[in-house]
Amino acid sequence: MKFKLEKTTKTGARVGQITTAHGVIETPAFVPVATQAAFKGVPPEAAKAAGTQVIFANTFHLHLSPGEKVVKAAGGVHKFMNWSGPIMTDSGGFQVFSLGAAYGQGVSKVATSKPEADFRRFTHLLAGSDADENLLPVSSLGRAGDAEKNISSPSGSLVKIDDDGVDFRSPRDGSLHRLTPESSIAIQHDLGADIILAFDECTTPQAPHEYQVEALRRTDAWAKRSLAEHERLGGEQALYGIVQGGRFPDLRTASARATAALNFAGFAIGGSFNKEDIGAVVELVNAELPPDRPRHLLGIGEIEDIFAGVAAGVDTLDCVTPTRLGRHGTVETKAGRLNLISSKLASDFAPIEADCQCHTCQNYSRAYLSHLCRSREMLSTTLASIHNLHFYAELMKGIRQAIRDDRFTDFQTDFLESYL
RNA sequence: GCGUCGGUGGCGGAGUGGUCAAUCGCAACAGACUGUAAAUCUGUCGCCCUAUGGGCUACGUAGGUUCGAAUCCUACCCGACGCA
Repeated sequence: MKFKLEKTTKTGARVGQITTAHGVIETPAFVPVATQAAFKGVPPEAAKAAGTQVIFANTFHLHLSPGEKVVKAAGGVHKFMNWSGPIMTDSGGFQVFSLGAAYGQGVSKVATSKPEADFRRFTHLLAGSDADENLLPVSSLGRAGDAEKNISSPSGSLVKIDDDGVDFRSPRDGSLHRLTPESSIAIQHDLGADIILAFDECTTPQAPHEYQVEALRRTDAWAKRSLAEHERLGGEQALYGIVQGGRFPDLRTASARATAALNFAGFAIGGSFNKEDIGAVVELVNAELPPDRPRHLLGIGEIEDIFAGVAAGVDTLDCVTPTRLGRHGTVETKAGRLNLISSKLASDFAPIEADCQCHTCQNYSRAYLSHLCRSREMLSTTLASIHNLHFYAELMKGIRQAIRDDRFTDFQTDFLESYL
């Protein structure tokens, strides 16, 4: 992997190119998520036609099914899923949060209001807490929203963290699995993505300072072990280190410095944020990271947050938003989100956006899409997601051009004024 | 014509004397969704109000029994089925 930084604006936004064995990524780039080597509801060819440059798959999920050996035998994740462009894989670290966060009663990764520190909910995550009884059978799992169920559970966690790694229960069948920095890297080598991530611990927005310190100590140790295993295995893949630190500026800076000191090909910024200060946190972190290596912002993808990240010097961002929103009946437009399910659109025969060049807008009306959503036709998922993927790709294209033209801030202001 | 069963909120369909403005599902409406346990989840869903409470109108229609009825009785209207 090579990174060419073409330009950095005075305020910090950057434009450039990441060159991988599977093609060039024009940055800033949005990276749609295809967790199980599949966009939910969208063929890879359609995602590509919608302007997607690079995609994001998940180690934990592919390890569980079909298993990295199958993917390797298929010729790697690119061939397996028929995506010839660049691919990133997550390390599985996020599952520490997202599965463990069953206790979190639907807590979002991005806190939009001041979270009540309810540390009791996740004290069982601490190393040294009781072993197996912390891992519930899958039958007792709650979903985000099943708050009562989770609260009434003895512990409510699907994960157990210790200094060596993490025990998970598979959400598929309840079986027990373990990931360590070494196994995560080994799996990612078998999967064969162009850019892979160090194994980290992603904490929740509620995690207090003292717990973040503990988690950072592990993430730092795991970063070194991930790097060592990656170097031992060799190959062309690029390994990114991950900066954590939650919502605490001092810890963000400390994590950024510690990670920057290691020989990573690039960096990813993860963990939980307060929505209002995503930009500030990223700026703080990027001030510590070497400018000649790419920076990825993990899991951030609402429009205004993308702007905040890019403004603060991020080169790539991944998020499930375009596909999840599309799947749930919401499409992005320059005038804000549009809920397709509304029967108000029943006789609206215009496309989602008149000037949109995406496959959906070129061929289908709001009325038809609304009908598909209300009829729960699978096609609604596909068509809405395609539009959203295209919307994101176009947004990033506009951002890149604006940076080149020295009008990024104006572009951001104008875009958000119309969108929000 | 006789008989049987049945008529409940936009629809389907519970409930068969009080805790019923009425379970539940669908539809409708609103909201959520940020390294995907998510083709998902949450809320509202008779009308009105000085609204974690109060009032009004409601279970085919009209009467009746009862302290009290969607629930029991009578008549009528309508529907399905059976027998003629």
